[in-house]
Amino acid sequence: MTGRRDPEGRRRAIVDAASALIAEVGVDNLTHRLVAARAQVPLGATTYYFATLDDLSRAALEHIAQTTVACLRSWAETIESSDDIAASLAELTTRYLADRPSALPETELYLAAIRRPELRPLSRLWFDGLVRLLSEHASPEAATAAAFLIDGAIIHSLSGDEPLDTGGLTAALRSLLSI
Amino acid sequence: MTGRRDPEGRRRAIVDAASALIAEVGVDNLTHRLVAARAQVPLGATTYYFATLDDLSRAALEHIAQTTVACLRSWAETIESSDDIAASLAELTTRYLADRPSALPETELYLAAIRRPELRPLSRLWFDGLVRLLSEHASPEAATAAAFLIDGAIIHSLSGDEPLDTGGLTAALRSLLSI
Amino acid sequence: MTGRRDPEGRRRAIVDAASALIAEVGVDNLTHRLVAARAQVPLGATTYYFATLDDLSRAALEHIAQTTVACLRSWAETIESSDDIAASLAELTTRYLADRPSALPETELYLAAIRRPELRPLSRLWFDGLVRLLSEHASPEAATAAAFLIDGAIIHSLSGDEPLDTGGLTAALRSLLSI
Amino acid sequence: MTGRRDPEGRRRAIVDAASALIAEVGVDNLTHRLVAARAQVPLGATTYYFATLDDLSRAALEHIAQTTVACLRSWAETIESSDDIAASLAELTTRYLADRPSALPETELYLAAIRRPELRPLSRLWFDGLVRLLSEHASPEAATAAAFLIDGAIIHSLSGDEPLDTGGLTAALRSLLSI
DNA sequence: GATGAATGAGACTTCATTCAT
DNA sequence: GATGAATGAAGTCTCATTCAT
Repeated sequence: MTGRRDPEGRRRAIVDAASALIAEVGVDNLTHRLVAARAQVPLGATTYYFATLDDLSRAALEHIAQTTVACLRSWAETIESSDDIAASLAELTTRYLADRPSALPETELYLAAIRRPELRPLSRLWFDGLVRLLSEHASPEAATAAAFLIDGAIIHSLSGDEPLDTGGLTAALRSLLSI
Repeated sequence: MTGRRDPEGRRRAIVDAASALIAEVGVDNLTHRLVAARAQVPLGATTYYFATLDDLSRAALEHIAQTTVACLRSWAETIESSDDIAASLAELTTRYLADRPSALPETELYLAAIRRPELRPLSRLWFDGLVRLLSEHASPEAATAAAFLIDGAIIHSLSGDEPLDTGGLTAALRSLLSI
Repeated sequence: MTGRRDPEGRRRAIVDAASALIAEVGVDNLTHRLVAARAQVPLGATTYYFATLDDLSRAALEHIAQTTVACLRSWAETIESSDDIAASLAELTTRYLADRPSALPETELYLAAIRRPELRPLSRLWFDGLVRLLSEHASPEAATAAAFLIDGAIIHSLSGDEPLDTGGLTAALRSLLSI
Repeated sequence: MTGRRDPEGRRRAIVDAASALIAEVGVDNLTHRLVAARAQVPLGATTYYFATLDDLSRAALEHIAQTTVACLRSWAETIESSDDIAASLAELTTRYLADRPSALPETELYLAAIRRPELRPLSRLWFDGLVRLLSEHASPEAATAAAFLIDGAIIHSLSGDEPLDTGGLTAALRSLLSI
């Protein structure tokens, strides 16, 4: 796809492919071959741009974290212009979960961080950002608790089949944020 | 020379080893070799008792789920005899997290269920049990929300370095349970 | 099937199962497990009655050879009472091929004998018997040639999809037998 | 250290080794290890060039089939310039059998085709070619019958110990070809 | 006598990584 | 700079065979 002479483009194509694959097969099942095939680059390219599979997966997880940060910015905007924060958050969470393929990578990052401490700063971007965002409208304890609640709901929804109960989530958030 | 004739014991040893390893290396990095070494049985024994690595990991995850159910029972007892449910729950959660090696497997089960739907019934045992337990002292919506909160806190605590803020958690739970 | 206390019956069940399996999977793909499952006997029984897989396959091939000899006797009767030997032979050959599962084992024996010289006496039973049978109605050379022809036709028919041309075979046999 | 950079040569070496081994141990007993050792390439090379053992054996059988076709061409030439076709054929058959290692693979192909239908087109190359060749000097029925005779003789000679009776074969072919 | 348990060898295959080109 | 070739380690699994019971 990206012609032979476009190092930056190739790098990006590889990282994109790896990110998508992490959602599909899990970070532990990523392989050079899988990435090369998905990115439509020769096998050698994956090791040329990333010395190690570990490097490659880290780059992909960084990419995922950046997406997450972008997502947070969009949440911030929505909340800023909302007069019912709890309802807005519940709605944003529900919408976030509607697109499984885009919600999964972030969860993979969480899990990867459990066993790879070097990834923690990355995995904290989402949580800390969320807490900071909420802190502008509630006490620190309330913000942290609300973030726990949202993340718990997200992970459950991903590993279960039932959709989220937006109403219930709204009520819970409203209760928490007023601590 | 021939390992003790004790099929049931061997099976159990293998499952125990696999469960512990799942916590350490993750369910996707479980290998026959790893299990055999940990359980101190010959490599062939792992495939003799479990036709497939998949079978083995499933058995280990079932074992983990059972442990979880036992844990729930103990939580139920504590709560029954408590006059401050929120504080008790926060305390139980904190204590649960104090022993990482025992807390991790359950999280692995959650994550595994995200990509292996056949594991969902197993992974729901904890969450559904927790909700049922809480439902005896709060509305269904409140119980679900509290369970989300607790699970979010657990996963965060496992993937981060900071200890849980038991006081904050207590306040949040108290707020939620009264919805 | 054969109760616990019937050694002869078990032996026979094992040999029967092995013979059938040889036709299905080939002599080189026979395994104890396959035989045990087919014969519905415990795994240990297969090694109890036959010290070695080699022994087992030999016993099965002997069984096949005996079946072959029985078949020859039936051919002899038919030919004895026939006034058109060539036509009878062609007809017998065609009928023989109609039941693939029963025709295949003999071919397996042939092939096995190519690389296991100790099986040759067994594999010759058919050919030599056929030649002897034909020798009563033709010169030795003619009998041998006719046997070659019949065997060539059989193997071809088994490895191809087309049915045998009985008329053509009759004509060829008539021509050969009159040498 | 790294084996010569000669992909085409390596591929050929692997296929050659596999073909020879098929004659020696049978197509069902072909293993990567055996091939690698014979071809003097590392084990990994066999799977690098052929994704699957099945692919490898198929390639080897194709190679064998090509050899067969080449052999047929040489037979055609000999027969073209002969004034006694039956004698020439018998002579060619006898000479063909003189070199067991070169005659065996073709027989393996026949047998393999019995249980692997996808190989039939390959296994028919010899028989159909032989029939076509003979058809130029005899009726179709005669050609087919003669091909049966020759194949029957070949297989017998390979699985037995006695040499072929060239004289008898000549007489039989002469008789058949004049149908 | 009979059998389930047990195991080590070895089969196929995947793959990260290295390197000649 | 870029890549196909190459390989050895390791993974999953099968199985003949042995043996305690």
